[in-house]
Amino acid sequence: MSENKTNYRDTLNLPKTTFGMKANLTQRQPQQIKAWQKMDIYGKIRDARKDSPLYVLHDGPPYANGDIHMGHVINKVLKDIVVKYKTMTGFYAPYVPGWDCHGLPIEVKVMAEVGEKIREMEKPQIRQLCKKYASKYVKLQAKQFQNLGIFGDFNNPYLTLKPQYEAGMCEVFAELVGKGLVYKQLKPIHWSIGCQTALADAELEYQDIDSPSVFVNFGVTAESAQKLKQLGLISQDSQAKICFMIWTTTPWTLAANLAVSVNPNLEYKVLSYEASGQQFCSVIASERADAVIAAAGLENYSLSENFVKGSDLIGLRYDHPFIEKNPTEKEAYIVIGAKFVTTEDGTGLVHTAPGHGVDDYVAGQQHNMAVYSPVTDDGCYDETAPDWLVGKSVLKVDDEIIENLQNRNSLFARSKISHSYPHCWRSRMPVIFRATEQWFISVDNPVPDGESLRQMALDSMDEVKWVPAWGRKRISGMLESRPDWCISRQRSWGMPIPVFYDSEGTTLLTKESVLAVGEHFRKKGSDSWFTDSPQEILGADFKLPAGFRFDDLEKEENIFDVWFESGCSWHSVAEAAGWPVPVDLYLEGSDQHRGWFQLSLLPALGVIGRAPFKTVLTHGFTVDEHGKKQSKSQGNYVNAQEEIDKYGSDILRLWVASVNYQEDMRCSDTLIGRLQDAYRKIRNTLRYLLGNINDFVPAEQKVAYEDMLEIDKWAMQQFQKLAENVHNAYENFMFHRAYTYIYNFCTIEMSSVYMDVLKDRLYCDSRDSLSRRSAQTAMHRILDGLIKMLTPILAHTAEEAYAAMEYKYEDVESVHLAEMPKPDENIGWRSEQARWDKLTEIRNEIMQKLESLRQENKIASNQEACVTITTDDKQTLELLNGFESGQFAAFCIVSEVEIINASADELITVSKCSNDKCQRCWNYWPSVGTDKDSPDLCDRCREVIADI
RNA sequence: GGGCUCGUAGCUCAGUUGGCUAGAGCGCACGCCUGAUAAGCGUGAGGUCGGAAGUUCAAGUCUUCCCGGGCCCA
Repeated sequence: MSENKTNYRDTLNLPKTTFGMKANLTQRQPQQIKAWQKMDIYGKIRDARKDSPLYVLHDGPPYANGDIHMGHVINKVLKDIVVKYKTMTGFYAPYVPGWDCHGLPIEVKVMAEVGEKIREMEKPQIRQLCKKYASKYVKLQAKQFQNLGIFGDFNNPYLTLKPQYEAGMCEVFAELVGKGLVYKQLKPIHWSIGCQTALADAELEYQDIDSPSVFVNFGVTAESAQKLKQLGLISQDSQAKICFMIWTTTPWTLAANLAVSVNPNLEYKVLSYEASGQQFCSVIASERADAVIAAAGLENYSLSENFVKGSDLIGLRYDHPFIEKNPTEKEAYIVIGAKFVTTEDGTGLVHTAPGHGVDDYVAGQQHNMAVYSPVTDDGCYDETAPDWLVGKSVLKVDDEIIENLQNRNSLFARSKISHSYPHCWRSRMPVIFRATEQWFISVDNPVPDGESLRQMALDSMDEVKWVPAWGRKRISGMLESRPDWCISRQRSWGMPIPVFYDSEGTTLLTKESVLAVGEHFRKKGSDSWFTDSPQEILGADFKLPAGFRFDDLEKEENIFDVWFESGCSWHSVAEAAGWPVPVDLYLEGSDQHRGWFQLSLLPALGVIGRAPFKTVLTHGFTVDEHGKKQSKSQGNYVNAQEEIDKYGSDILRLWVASVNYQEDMRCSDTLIGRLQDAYRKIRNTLRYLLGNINDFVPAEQKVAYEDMLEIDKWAMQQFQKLAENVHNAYENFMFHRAYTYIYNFCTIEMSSVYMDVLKDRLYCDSRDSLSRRSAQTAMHRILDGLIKMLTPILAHTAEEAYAAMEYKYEDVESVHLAEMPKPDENIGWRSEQARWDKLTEIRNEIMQKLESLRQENKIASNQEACVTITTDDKQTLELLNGFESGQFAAFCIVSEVEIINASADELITVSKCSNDKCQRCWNYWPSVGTDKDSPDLCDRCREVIADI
């Protein structure tokens, strides 16, 4: 034959679109973002939804420091998906991003940059530098977040350093003061020597270190020794040195020892042995005897048969191993009873230093002992310590103390122990427990006419929806055991605690005084604390309580824990914006059960008596491809900025949406890169749909559902099913299910079935035929829906595709202003599902048989094949005959399907068609060759060409 | 050491109150198409459901223990 194939090619309706196959995300997205900024997309959305019901996702403030990392990407993209989805379902969903601007990490960085000069600088100067530093990173991160396609009020974010924010904090604090929840006390807290400040729990990092493990003999006083003899533990004529043996891993705290704690219910015995030529009788818990003996490798020893209860030991006295005189004005060097003493380790007698441990502190308080802590801010012993220790750093003195004990023959045994120990998150130095005067918020004092914060918090758990549900258990456990909140820090960069003292040291702290300070801060910012006088700060009209004078007031030097600052955002941001609190959603990493969730909950309960959130959603953390923690030093760290630059943010967004964020998320360059395949499939699906509706004007040409071809109805039904599934997934924050549904729909229903099946009809039928318009109607509907379902996830690509769609259902400037498709009740897919399942089964069987024909080189493409289905099954016949003429063959993409009503062993047979091939549509139809004028065409194609 | 949590094919996910030979998509292998073309289609191979015991007629699903992760804490 001499036909030129391209002649016929030109007669086909081939797809055509401006939507490119290649995404070029890294080039296209910056332009898209610019366009959004130019049109003020966030403002447009806000205006469009002004009168809609409110849905508030309140942003937890990231710390204004450094580039964004994968944790930010996950958190911000998840938030953005929620906001974009809620917007598209008809809510006014504002998103005001915030930053945590105060605090130690910034101050430490600034100090490092400034160097030694910092010593000569005044606080306002240092604070100025810190502010500059924070502002720099707010700007940087804001840009990086927007590069992810995130919409929000980035021109007016909330910053914890803004005067309005600070004033809001004062309002919260004032209320807590008014309710009697704030107090100051000398208490042991975590103290960072490197940063010279108290640290909150959330500011600690645990690392494994080696510590000395020492067993020390405390010599019993003569009088108490006599009592031990009377108790029958030691023979009356014993000449041995009688001791209480304790165990510790912090020898430096021995200098602050004031007591030995025993458990009143435990049994204690006496271990007799010889060391350095001296006889010893050491009291230890019976259960610990084996371990103690092993610790020193004792061979010659004896353990008393008799025992006493711990309660028998209470009140006995001992001499401190290296301190002659009790440095406190209260009771010391005495055995006390304490329930916390266990037999898990040590000797069953616990060295107790009330100034250096929480348990110790509590025990000391119960026995009216001093809170003795002979350590200064820089971690060195003060004047009250023994001469040979004064001025020495407690972190370096363990060996010297051990040596001293050794020389006095008080050391029973020593070794090393490896354990995890808290470290300062900034200076990386081990933290010490040290008693200092600190401000606290009580979690156990009841508020007037109410319960304690702890009780209120536990009661509030049921009022909140936790996603996933176990979040409730997690935070409840933490609330049950948490101590009072230490809110003071001894640093410069933060919000001053608004307290005054007179020269007698009397504290001025009332609800009114705090509110007055707040009003001053609202006007002049908290920097004014360091420059203005108490009278200026409190205001000329402020009525001082009796006994105070303005000219006799000093300002508190401590600042707030930054967690208190961010913990006030529900008031400083949400209430200030007029949003009802509780807001709809808090969404953060699961570490925030201890952090922001809890530390927002407590102040809110204190002030408004309820939780600040209705729903709390948490996500997990990224781990490497083997499920291990990611760290820069391990080399398994994923640099978020590099990934964005390499793949484009829609790929990152797709990655976030594709994984189950409730668990650990495996993350690596390879894993993210793999999402490109999925992206391409989705993109090509959109492209194919776009290309095939380019000549379709829905207003004029759309076909009613009832009039559609069966296969198009199937597509419409499958789309309804998808819309329902995706709707449910989004509503339940199960984005990875939404992704899977959409992706599988693109892959299976669209690409491998529908779009393949449709080619003949779309390309070869006449342009304006019902069959073609029917397909286009379905495709247009599906395309519109797919784009919108994808919009919260593929924010850029969806916009691009929507722009490429010439005729739209609504007149909006951006797909982000459009509405999510609602499931159409008229298209019932459920009742049709079984029927199509059966048909798909038959289709699959045909595909398998065709594959064997292909293996035998009998056919190449499916269009070369004819199928015969022989059956006398009524139901099957009905199914197969339910199609329009030739449409079941089209469904299988073969040229002919013959249905024979007869019983047969083999239902389906396939063979190469004996008909000739139509050179236009490539089908092997009987009509090919029947017309003399165009022998190379089938009837359909001949008619179509005739009309062109 | 404690609290919470996770462990189903190479990857990402499904597996209703325990009930048919454990599913999907991707990836991979092989093949086809060349009128979605740096695309598209088909077929196929991949899992002792982290391991072990137990309850049960029946366990990926329930219980206990163990192993290995993660977050938070001591």
